[in-house]
Amino acid sequence: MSKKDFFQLVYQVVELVPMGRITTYGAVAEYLGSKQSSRMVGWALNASHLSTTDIPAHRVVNRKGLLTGKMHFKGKPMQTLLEEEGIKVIDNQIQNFDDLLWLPIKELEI
DNA sequence: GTGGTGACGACAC
DNA sequence: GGTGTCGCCACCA
Repeated sequence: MSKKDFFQLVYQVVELVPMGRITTYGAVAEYLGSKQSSRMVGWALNASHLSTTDIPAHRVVNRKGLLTGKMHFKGKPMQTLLEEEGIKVIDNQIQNFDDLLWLPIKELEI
């Protein structure tokens, strides 16, 4: 497609995450072509709240299933938002993380 | 234009 | 097995 900013590309993927599912920085980074650029995903999400688009950043967690950027998230705690979608979170860690994990590189590659 | 930083991941020791 | 360090690319000062 047209040349899009790395941010926009990350937003696009995150918005595609279905409710009740979650994705990881590494998964998005890998989908973008470089799993080693996972830091860029986090950086993009850092600006997600600055974007006019609503980005479910609470659905994006690290490879461990830990709710990292919760401190950067605005509004209610990420844990609460995830629980609203049916995702169980205990101590900032997602339960059934492997089962709820949604991989764009896999789902979109079908 | 350069340097430093960043919501991470993987590898090395 | 835990800790430390590097790497990666994009944005800010």
